[in-house]
Amino acid sequence: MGRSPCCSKDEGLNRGAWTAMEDKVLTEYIGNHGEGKWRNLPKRAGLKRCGKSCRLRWLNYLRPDIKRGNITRDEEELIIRLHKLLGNRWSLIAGRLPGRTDNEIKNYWNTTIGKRIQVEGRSCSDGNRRPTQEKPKPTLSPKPSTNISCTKVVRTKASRCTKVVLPHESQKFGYSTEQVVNAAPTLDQAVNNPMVGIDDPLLPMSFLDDENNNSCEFLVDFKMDENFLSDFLNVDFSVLYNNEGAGKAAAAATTEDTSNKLHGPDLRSSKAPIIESELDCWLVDN
DNA sequence: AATCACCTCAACCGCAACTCC
DNA sequence: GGGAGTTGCGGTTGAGGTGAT
Repeated sequence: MGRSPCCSKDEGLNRGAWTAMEDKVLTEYIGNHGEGKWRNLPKRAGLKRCGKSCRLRWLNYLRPDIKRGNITRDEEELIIRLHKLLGNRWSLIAGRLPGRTDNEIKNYWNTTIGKRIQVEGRSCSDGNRRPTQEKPKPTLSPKPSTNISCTKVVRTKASRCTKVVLPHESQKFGYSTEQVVNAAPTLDQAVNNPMVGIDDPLLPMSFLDDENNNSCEFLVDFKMDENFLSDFLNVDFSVLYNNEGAGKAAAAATTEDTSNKLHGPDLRSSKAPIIESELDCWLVDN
């Protein structure tokens, strides 16, 4: 079993940094023939590289729509938001940042944001201790209100509703799975009307986030499309990852404030919204 | 000026997902 | 349906750059 490696190491292939000539050859070849067929591309283009290497070079460096220069503050904020939502799904994150590559974002995260999180995490856990000294990056400005380290990730591989888990409460009330499923609002409803289901004993949108045990026992796999992601990204997540913030948000939220999508009326209660949950434990990864 | 330590980021590697037959 | 081949993704590495001493 097992397939042959993409490119064996003993074929006299070039490795390491690309030369300007190689870049030119690759760019011209793709210009004439288009992307794809990476495995055969090096032979056809006359490059002593493996297909993988060509693909990577093209995608991360040679592509004409690559955006050069520092990550802007806006981009950084978007990265942080998306990372909260998606975790280390760099390609998905990159997909929301035109001109940026997954590799670039991953590097940026690992070298810049990740470190800052570590520093902030340390300073959070030990309030009196000063964070270790770190050279601030010019383009960066930490947002102290955002607790980046508390990542709750939604796995977007779930593309359709495939699985429902009954909350214990529903079972206690004697509801069947079918009843709960039928009572559950669509995600669209959830996004546009946080009040849906709030007063229903079935608690279809109540992802129980018990302060003590973090239980979230109801779950629906859902479609994560562009519209949903857009809505998601317009939400200020910081309050959802910060109990204090959540409390304040809850206090501020009124029933008529439906414009605050997903900010339920009481984020600390058992009626926490969909995203404040450990969805990833449940979403089917198939 | 020389050396060291640290940082950045392009490139590599291994694996999983996907596609084709 | 299953196996083989291909593509894409995420983690890791290391060369080169830069600042500190």
